[in-house]
Amino acid sequence: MTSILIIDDEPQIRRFLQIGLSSQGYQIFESPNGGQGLSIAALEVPDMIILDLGLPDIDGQDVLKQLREFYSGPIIVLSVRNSENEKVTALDSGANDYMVKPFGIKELLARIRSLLRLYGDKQAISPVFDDGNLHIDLANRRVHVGEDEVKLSRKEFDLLRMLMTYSGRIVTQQQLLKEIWGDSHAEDSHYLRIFIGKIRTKLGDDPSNPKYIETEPGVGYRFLPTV
Amino acid sequence: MTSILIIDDEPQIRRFLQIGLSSQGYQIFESPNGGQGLSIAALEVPDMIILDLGLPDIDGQDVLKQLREFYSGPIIVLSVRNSENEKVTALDSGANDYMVKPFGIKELLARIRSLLRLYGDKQAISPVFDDGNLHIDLANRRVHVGEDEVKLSRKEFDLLRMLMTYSGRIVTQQQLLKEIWGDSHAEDSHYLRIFIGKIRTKLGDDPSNPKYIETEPGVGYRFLPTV
DNA sequence: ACAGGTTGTCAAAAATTGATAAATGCCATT
DNA sequence: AATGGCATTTATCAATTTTTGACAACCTGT
Repeated sequence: MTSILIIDDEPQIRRFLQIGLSSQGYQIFESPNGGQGLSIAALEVPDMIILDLGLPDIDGQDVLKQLREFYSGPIIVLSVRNSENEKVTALDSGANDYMVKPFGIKELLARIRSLLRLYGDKQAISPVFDDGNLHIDLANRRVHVGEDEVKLSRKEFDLLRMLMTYSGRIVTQQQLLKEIWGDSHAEDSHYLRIFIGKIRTKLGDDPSNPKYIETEPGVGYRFLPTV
Repeated sequence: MTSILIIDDEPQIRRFLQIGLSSQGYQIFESPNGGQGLSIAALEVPDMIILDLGLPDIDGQDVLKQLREFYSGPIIVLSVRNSENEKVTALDSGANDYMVKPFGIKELLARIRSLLRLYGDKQAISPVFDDGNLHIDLANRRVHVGEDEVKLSRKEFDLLRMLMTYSGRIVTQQQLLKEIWGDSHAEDSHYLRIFIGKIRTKLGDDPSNPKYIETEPGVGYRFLPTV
């Protein structure tokens, strides 16, 4: 889920943004001042920050500069002042957009989408597993063993992906079955054995001495993280 | 040198921008209308485009959409109308910023710097594919195999373009169908096979041993980047 | 050692998906 | 109204995947 941090001292603005943004499915963090905002940004690493320049504790432009020392995501700056100098300073300090209050929520949402789109494919680093032998690229649906590409069918790949995303942890048979075959097949653990078997064969894995997929009898399976 | 294309019908605005921007060392291209603007964008591939929505020949929003079919750099939209709907439409059609006239040159320069910084090294994905045999020019809708021009129909070309813009990554059947045939045909994967087939024939590609378009069974298709 | 349950493997049947050809219908241009 | 190009529909065959069923191996507690 995409998360957005709002740093603004006015409770009514925070509330306005909270409602407008969370209704679009964004997860919201809030801070009424600069200090707390900086620590939330550092701790939670939101996907985007909306920063009001008029803050009670630290000057907004300073907050912006400090954010940019460690935060590389998009930042939208809000201000009541329609001052060209302030805009220039903010944009040159690393803000990606500057909006003058009051503004319409639709415009804000459109600018958020625009920035997320831009940053989105920039961080197109897809989750990849690689231990020197096995290479799995989840986003591109590619699996290699050594130099050779391994072709996995849709269900095989879905299964492997689910195990990989819970890497190191057990995924129960029911979870796997419900996710991949649907609720109606939640009991058909037979399917699992067959498909896990196919994947193991293709990856060159041995159930009794597993390198990648370990059976947890009576419970489920676990993808072993690289040691 | 960084180049910027200005598409605006008002001579005084063009002059205002010409002076303000070239004084900062940008190289300026100008067009007083949409049609010429599109061809300059295709020919010169500027580092940024500034587009006025009120154009005499083509509707500005249409120019924007057509630009986005082949141009991936930053686009700033100008308008005399401070309409929220227009802003939302423009931003969702791929504009990176929207400024209401009149505006200050300093603010514009700051926004230009901000966008160029953001796009930075990400330099526009080349709108041309060429591997020595196949040559695809997205901007001019031209495809050549060897010396011969290959004529693709509208849907064929749209399909190829979409695969090319996600080059190397998989594009799902649903994505392709929704984008090209519309939401109502999101299930008709049948269409896809036929059109992919046509394209493959025209490009001289073989599905079982693909040079250009690879099938990912059950999922979608992938345009193979030049190795 | 044995029963009962679970797990892994194999192979064939059934279902889905993909590629391609050909017929039909639509629409803009002339 | 005729034409030609394109999109859509229909049909068919091939390939792959998924499901099904049968069976051996294994663990666990008695």
